Amino acid sequence: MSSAAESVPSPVQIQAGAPAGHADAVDRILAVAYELFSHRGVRDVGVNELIERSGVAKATFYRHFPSKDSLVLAFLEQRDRQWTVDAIVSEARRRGATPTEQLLAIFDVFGDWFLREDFEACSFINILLEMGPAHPLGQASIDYLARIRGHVQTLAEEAGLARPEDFARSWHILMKGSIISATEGDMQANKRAQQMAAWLIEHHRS
Amino acid sequence: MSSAAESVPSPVQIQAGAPAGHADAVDRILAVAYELFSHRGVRDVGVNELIERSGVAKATFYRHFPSKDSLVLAFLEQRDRQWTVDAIVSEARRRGATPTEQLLAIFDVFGDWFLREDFEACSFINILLEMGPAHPLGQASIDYLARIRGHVQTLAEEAGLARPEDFARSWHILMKGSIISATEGDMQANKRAQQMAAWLIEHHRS
DNA sequence: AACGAGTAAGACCGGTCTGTCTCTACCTGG
DNA sequence: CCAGGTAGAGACAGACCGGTCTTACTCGTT
Repeated sequence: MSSAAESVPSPVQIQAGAPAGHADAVDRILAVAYELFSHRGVRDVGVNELIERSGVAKATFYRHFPSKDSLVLAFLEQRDRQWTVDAIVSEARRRGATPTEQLLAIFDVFGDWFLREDFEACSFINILLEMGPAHPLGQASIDYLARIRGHVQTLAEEAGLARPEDFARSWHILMKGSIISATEGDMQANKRAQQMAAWLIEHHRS
Repeated sequence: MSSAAESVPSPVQIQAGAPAGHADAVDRILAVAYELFSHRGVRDVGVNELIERSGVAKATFYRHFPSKDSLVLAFLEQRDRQWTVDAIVSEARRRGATPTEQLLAIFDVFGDWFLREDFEACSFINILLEMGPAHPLGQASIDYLARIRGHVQTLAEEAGLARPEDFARSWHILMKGSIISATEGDMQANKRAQQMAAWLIEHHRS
């Protein structure tokens, strides 16, 4: 999955090597893709809409991305950076003083997230269920979900909890379940999950 | 949602009123739809494939179902009957002696389900995420998910647990989260959820 | 025997999908 | 000044989508 993402030039490389005349086409495509894919899903957004909204020629699009799927891979990588890392993990770390508090703060961040009017569930789960676990994009989503679990496991290790991998897998069940419940309209789903998460922490002490 | 399902004649009505010469077209369509929709999702299966696989003329299809979406609604109703009620709830009730045991047995049934090679997650969740909560099919999925929660709530009441609706909502988070984890490949997801479910029961006693 | 309801088969319609290709304009480095 | 790479605009291909409609056939009923 990371190999496929490597075939897409990063924005930094583009900005360094491209002529400075006008804004980079790749950056505009990625920005529009992030906006549309994260809010409406991958299957609902076609290439024609992407190129129209980003003011890019179709040939330009396909020069930088050999297929729509490769753009989706780039989007998933961007989503991991901007959403998983910056919006969730970093924010939770900022809100909590201790690793245990930081873990529980994840569900406080979820609470704010659930209340957003443009809340649209987790792109990794969406794409995994939409494409299936056998599809390359489903596999990539599984990889990025594993990265989320890795962040939880790290926090569990910092908190000195027992069996941090098992802990992270159980914790992740609560995260994903609460996201689905929020999609159904339960705005207290984060609180319910947080309560069960506290019990989980309790049972992983010592 | 149920009003739309009512526009679809039930198999019983068809078998009673149709000529006895050949198998009913509606039944064949519904059987094929159940097979394809539950395994590959709604968007991935077109009307042409449905009519080809069920040996039905296109006009016949559209005489019985005014649109593809109405067939999906009929599929969701069938899924609630065959999967939610017959495969999960009834089986869990059969496996447990007390309401508490029956609740926990849900995750044993999930364990067997996760191991099936044609395991394909929960159609209600899939369609909800695929179409979004605003789409009629997403709304119908939300309704059927609420029915699942209702079964859990009934069991909680039979077990004499406190605040059965809150209990059912938390329990449902565990169910849905474990399904997503199983889709990712974690075959122990049911056991992890069952452990947390036991703690949830403990905290709802008294 | 004639009729009408239901059926299979499939052509057809307008639209959308991903992806390829052409054409022209621009900007830059040599 | 000019060649080459990049850009926008958009026609086009081939497949597929949901949905409509025509045609021919097979029934049970009258």
